[in-house]
Amino acid sequence: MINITLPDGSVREYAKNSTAMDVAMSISHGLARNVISASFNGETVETKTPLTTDGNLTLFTFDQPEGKKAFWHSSAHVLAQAIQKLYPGVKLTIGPAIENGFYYDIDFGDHKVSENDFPKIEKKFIELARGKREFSLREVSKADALAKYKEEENPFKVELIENLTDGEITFCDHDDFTDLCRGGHIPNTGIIKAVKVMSAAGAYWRGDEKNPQLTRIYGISFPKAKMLTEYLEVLELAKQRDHRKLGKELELFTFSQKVGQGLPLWLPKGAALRQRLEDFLKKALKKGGYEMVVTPHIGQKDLYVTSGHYEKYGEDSFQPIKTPKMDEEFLLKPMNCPHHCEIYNFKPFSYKDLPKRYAEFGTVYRYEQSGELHGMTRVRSFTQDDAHIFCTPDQLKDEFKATIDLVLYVFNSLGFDDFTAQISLRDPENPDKYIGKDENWDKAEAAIIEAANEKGLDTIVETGEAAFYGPKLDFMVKDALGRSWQLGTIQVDYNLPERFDLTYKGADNEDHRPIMIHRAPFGSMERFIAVLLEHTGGNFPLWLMPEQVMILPISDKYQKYAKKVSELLENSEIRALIDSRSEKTGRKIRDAEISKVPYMIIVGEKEENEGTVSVRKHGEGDLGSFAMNDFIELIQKEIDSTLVQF
RNA sequence: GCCGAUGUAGCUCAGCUGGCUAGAGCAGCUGAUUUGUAAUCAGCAGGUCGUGGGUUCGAGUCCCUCCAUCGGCUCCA
Repeated sequence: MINITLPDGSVREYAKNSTAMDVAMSISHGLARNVISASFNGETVETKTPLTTDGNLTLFTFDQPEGKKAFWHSSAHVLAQAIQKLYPGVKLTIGPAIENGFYYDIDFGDHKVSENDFPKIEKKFIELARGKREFSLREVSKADALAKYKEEENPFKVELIENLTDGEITFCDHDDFTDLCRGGHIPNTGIIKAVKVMSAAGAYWRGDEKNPQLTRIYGISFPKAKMLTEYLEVLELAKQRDHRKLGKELELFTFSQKVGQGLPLWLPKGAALRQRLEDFLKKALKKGGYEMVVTPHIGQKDLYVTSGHYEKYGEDSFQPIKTPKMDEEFLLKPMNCPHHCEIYNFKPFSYKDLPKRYAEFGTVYRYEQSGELHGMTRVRSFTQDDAHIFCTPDQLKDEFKATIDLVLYVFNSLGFDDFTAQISLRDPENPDKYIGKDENWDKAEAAIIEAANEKGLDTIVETGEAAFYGPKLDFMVKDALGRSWQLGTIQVDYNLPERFDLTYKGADNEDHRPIMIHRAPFGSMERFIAVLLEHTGGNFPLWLMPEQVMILPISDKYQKYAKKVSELLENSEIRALIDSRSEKTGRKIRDAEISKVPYMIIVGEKEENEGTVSVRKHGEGDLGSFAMNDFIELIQKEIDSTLVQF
């Protein structure tokens, strides 16, 4: 007999070689019907893997991430089987579960896969799933595994197997299909009731663009057809929050083919909104001891040779600007740090002067690959809310922690509570991607990890995501479709101070090297506003809204009163417009609702006589009649409650 | 940059397998209407169908080039 401990702490006794499914069955039939995956002592097991020792067992249904993973991973097997039947001779590579569904990377040979193939694949998939075939894992020797795929002339699987250890290789069989696989499947294919092939895209073998390009088929599947319908509806709804759509509708920004791709044009309302965000941050910067600086949009090529940026990115940047003077070259600035280093170099500092905190809303230009451009989240010209802090080693930790506070303040103020703090470290496998001494990197990485821990930040660590001059603490936020974007970033840099020969005089009267912190709480104005748009669906906090109040006179007779109301609001710095069209009130309300104006004020005979306003809130409806002062107070209270002081 | 898709009026879209002067709704303009909590009515105007080539008696429709956009890959100082 073995003792199985369940997540609630209860211990039950089972016969040796009982399975997770047996355990589920003993608890309830309902559970047994829904269990699709399990983990035993922290390891993923199949529901029919015999358990031979005491241990902790957790059962998963589709409602849990682990269950979904098994479900989608298993679906990838069926997808591959379907594709292999429809397109004989294709070469399979890998097919993992992802956050929403799964994909399979396949070499289709000469066949070009397009959307036209999807219905056929889905039909075959469902037909195969209905066979209710069991998934079963079996161990194979490395020699046998290699033999199978050599016979199939599949170099990809051969490469995968060659990197595996003999004795640890398993195949998964279901129906007539076999695939190299580590395990973690649902009991049988019949559980998969609905599937949708979402898209096909090129993907490089092993993620390296030097390798052949495969076709990646993305799919998603569910245990109930209704769940698929609901998922697709949610996707449709998410598209309504797309910042590119909202940016156009709310007249915030646009692009022009004539100006050039990836070069955003801020429209008046967008520019004003952006200005408000800048002012908001400037207040916090002032309190945080920052000083604003201004630097040019170009710099001599040599500036970037010094910083190391030219060597790293020169080839892939906007190319140098020539002047009438031969051999004189300028670059559009791709970042502000070198300029700020030279500002630091303006005069000698002592340790008593530090830290120096130079801030600038600096517009930079980066030649992003054309396929990379994406609305406002990835552009070729953008404005960083940049600052560089030059400090002594003693000050580093406190300065770093203060910048974390600043980023959190910005995020809290704008309602980004669902973010990931990511510590981005260098990739030990590729040391030539980075500049600077190992000891400096070690110090910088340790400083970030320590500061993040002391701040109690819940972090994830990503190796290989560091900047070439230093490690980063990045604040990642997801867009409407779940894609992750880096907004805030804080970086520790020992390298640029060295390259620019920055010094300060210590108490010992010797020259010392300051440490530099690069930081941007928004990241860039463009990306921040884009992600904020997707989060709020265009219903920004009241203080940010382009128009806060729309005044709707019932008829022309009340234009004068509307004007008076508008002036009163203006005196209290509330942004209001009058809809003076000769339209019915219902129409004006409809248009104001569509343009997302937070408050509507309706004025007619009653209001004029009483000196009041009738207030309607966007998305909520009629709030009733207000005295003017009470309405102004209502607005101001709402603004104060969302604009926390730093 | 790579793979796939898309590109018709300011916006959202229709235009079947190539066949008269390319359609609709919204927005715009003009006029009427003076209106009480999500669309008042009528009229008018608006497009070298992304660009440049080609096939054809004939191209929005078929083919090629380029440009841009979308979904991915790669990249992201």
